[in-house]
Amino acid sequence: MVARYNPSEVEKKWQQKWAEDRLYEVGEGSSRPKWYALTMFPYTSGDLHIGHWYAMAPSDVRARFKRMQGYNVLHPMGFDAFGLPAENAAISRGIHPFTWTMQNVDNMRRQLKSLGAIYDWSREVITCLPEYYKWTQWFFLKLYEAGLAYRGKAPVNWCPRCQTVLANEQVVTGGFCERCGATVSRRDLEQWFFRITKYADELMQYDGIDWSERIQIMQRNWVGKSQGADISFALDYPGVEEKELRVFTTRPDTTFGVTFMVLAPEHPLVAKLTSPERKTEVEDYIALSRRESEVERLSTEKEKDGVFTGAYVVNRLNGESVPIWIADYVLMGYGTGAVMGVPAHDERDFAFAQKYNLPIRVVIAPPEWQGGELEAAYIDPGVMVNSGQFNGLPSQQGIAVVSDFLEAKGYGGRAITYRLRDWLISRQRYWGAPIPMIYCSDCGIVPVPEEYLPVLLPEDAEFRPTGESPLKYCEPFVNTTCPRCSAPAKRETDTMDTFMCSSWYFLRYTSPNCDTAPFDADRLKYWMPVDIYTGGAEHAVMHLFYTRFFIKALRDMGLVDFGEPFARLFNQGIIITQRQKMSKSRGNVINPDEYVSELGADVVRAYLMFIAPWEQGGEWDDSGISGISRWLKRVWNLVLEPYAARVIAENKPSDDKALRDLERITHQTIKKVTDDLEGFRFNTMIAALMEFTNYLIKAKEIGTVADSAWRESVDTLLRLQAPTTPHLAEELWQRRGHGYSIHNQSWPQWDEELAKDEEITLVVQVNGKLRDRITVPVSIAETEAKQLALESQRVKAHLEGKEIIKMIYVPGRLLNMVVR
RNA sequence: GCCGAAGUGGCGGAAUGGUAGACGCGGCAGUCUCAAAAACUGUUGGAGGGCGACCUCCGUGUCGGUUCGAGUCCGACCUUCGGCACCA
Repeated sequence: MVARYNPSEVEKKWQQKWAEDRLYEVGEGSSRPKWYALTMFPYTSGDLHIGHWYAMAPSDVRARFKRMQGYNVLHPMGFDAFGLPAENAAISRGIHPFTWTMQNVDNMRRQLKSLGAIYDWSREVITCLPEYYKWTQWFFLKLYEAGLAYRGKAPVNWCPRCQTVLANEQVVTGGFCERCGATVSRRDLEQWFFRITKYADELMQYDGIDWSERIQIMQRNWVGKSQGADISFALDYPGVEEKELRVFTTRPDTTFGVTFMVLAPEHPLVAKLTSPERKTEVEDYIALSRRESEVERLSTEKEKDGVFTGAYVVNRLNGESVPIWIADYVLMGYGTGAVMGVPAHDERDFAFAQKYNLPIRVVIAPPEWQGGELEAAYIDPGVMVNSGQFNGLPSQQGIAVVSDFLEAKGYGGRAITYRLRDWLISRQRYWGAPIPMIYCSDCGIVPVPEEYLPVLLPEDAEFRPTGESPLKYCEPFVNTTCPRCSAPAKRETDTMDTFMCSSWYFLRYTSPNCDTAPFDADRLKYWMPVDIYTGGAEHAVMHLFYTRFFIKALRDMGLVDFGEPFARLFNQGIIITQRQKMSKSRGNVINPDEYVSELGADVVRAYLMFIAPWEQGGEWDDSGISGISRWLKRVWNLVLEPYAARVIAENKPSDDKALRDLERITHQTIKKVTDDLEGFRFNTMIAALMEFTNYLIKAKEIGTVADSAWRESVDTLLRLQAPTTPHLAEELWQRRGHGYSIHNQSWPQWDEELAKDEEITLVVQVNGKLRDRITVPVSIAETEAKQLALESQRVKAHLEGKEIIKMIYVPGRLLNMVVR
């Protein structure tokens, strides 16, 4: 009997040895081709849960596989360390965000080390450290210089009782402040933006990168490009400078159907146009919509309401005067913040017109239309009617014709509008990278000169229980001198959105200690772009979208020579518990630590991969984990209990046959495991390894293959298993007397000839129903196969009294007889 | 409402248009044990039939279609999950 498999002993031993030997540290001087395998770095929330492991274990397995295949693999790890929860911890527990975050980093690093991954810890990146955020700030300055960063007004969630800005997640359902319960309103604040909209079209292109269609669609929807026209309506009010009101529409063909105009409540013309007798009503409405939370206002369930301003515009196409209303279903941030109301051909306008008794004029005739009133808006194509010179034109053609007409007359013309808005990066928070800008009463906005970076976060900022941004009241931080004129000046107190930090962290991994630049250009050139990026699909738009923009901006500044950071993207599914996402607030978090100490990291790694296809994810249920544990114990015993080939008795199957079978299964397994790893099919890869193990156990019992062949197959099993269960494989490799380390071994190759089946099961069907299976040589000829099938008793029973009208023969597969 | 993905045993899941249920969990029976656990062996989709080796029928969300043959392809629908959601 061999000693029992003790995972924690084995794992501790090898993790120590690998670390001492710096086995997984990588450099750029290798003759092997490079492979950059990146996993989304975790946010420093406290501990890693099983969901993190679900993201990390399979990607480590695949990185290890690439390493054994001969690549120089960079598979780094770090921490996304700025963000609101650290600040909340500071407020609620009186612990400094830095302390809280770094404690979490220590704990999470310990957990990550217990996973046994090939992370090169010498390249660790932590975004909240000055040596990192110095360069985040530096990038901000570069974007500012390039004209891609600007200041503008944007609404924030404002709690009137706490007198502070709230993040979206601090506003609870119904629009109340999470902390004090007061109704949250919106307030405009000057904030910093990145001009991501400049890249809107390019961000919809995915040429040369391998990203799932699903993510591409999500990102394209996010950009929300729509084609249509801008139309100018004539305004003529004494004392009002503007002589036109411009709207964007995708349906210029319906312009003759305009019976009213709607402005967003925030539209700058509202105040100017509102007639004195309507003033109170209009102001009340604006106040009301300001108070409403974003969620309420944008709810499609809400009935459309609005108020008349008392003003009118003229539709230049037909000279009609139509009333101007305001309504909160019109959004200031999209198009021009004004909409032409065509109730006959737009569902929202229809509802609005019905409510306020506004005329509904049909200008696109539905099929079979007799000139009667509509029951609902008709939004499909039709023939233009009531449209002057355009009558009789099909509406789809009308879109182009009317656009051209508008253009010719100077009333507007073709236009494209995007749903995408510029990226608002200002956060009224402490725990983020300070925006390196200074406000001088004489010079205006002045960037902090590069040599003064980083703008350090003051350590002694006071965290008031109100939750107000501590930087604003930190005098030593705020008060500075103007870099240009040396007069007293004030610092920007907003910090940057953490998506800014995560937009470039993978560049830093290539040269984490570079202190003269965000990265070393040569080392960056060696590693980038990332060959495979894996992570949760929840980042489909935000992170993955921002970072693409960021890299394109760097490319245009000449800082990098590629426009896409990630050559290939693969999203794994999520692990849920109790039918819900794992989260601390729900209290359904599964910590891997107990499973690791009880069963071993190798077991947890393999189990996570085994439960479902990786891209699917699923419910965490540990009832099946014993299957993996048993498998690894079987491998342990299989490898360590000595093998002895038996002398073959006369009547036993020949030694030769057993050997060929073993060879075939071995090579088939190599092929299957390799293909599955390439295709991220970890669950079937493990099934194949289990089948191989079970086969070897049987072969050992029978004992008819020569020692050398058996040993070779066992060694193959260990190498195939090395990425999945790195500790166990290393231990067994050593115990079999091989050199250290199995992880420096090359990946097994299969021989197509040896993997070929010699015999197959030929399926015989009658009218598509399975009637018999016959074992035949692969090379069997068609006539011979038919002969055998017709001889089968089972088949004969179903041919009784029938006439064979057709035979379908699929070599190596089946024979189907069609009878009547 | 729109976009996307998925529906297969008691459970997780497997299956280039060609043997449905690989692999594993659980169950059942057995070996070992004073006993239990662990481990190992066998068995395990449902219904019916045969003393038996076995045989027959049904079966991949529902209803149709294409095909010699459909879990897989096409159409309609139902359900679940994910994303977006008054974007003019």
